[in-house]
Amino acid sequence: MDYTVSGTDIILRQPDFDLDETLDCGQAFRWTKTAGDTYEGYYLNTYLRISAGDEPGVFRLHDTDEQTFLNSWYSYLDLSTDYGELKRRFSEDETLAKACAYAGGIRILRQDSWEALSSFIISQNNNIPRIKGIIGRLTEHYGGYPGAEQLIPETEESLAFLRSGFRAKYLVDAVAKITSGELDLDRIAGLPLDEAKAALMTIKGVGPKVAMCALLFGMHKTDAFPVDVWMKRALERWYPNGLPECVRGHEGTAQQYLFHYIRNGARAQ
DNA sequence: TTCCAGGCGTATC
DNA sequence: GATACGCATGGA
Repeated sequence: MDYTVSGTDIILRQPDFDLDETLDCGQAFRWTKTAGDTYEGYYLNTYLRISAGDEPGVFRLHDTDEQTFLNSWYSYLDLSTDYGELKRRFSEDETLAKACAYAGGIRILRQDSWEALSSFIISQNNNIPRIKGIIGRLTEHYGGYPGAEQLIPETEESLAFLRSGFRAKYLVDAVAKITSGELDLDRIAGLPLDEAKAALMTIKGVGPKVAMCALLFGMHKTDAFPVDVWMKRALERWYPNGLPECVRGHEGTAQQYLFHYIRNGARAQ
């Protein structure tokens, strides 16, 4: 990875990165494809327009500056992690080798913990376009992604404008537990995986899968392994006896390659 | 019309 | 602990 400043843009060179595979793969819900090679979205409430450059592995971050890049996007895009090395390790496994080859530009975004937790509460028993719709109505209503504190006045009834169905009461419970201090996401981020998962699961509507997504995408616990309907299929098909040794410590990262592969790439044999 | 979606709470055994 | 079922909403 390296970067250069070009006027009001940052030019990023990162071969293990693809905009579609990272920004539109079901881990974050606030990125919009605004042109064939361009996405617009946010980390917290910092806006970015990013496009793929003329040559592979080169990207342009528009209208930003070096400080914002180093303070926000370097971390958000997980640029300190060597995905080439991870893919080499994963590729000891035959299926993961195919998954990494199929979508080698996947990265695990380092999202805000509250945004990830609340987004994945909304995600349950739901589909990605509708999840984006609900989160779009939430951010439009609040003029940005609302923190838990901002949501204190909301009730299940007042959140009806989201059209999030039975999930509204789960959001209300998450807001209550976090803003009361009963749960502290920064503290949870420092706990061992099992304890962190158990703490999150005290929230109504947070089960094993939502907890793991919050830990993986919102607290960058790369050993968190969310199992949804797609991963159930992947495990039954490829790993009936468990995950291979080569993913240890990075189960969540491997999960993202497998998730994308079984949803989009792997054809039934 | 019916089925399904990055699941979970509840009841029941 | 496992299994069955309902759940809001909307796209396919």
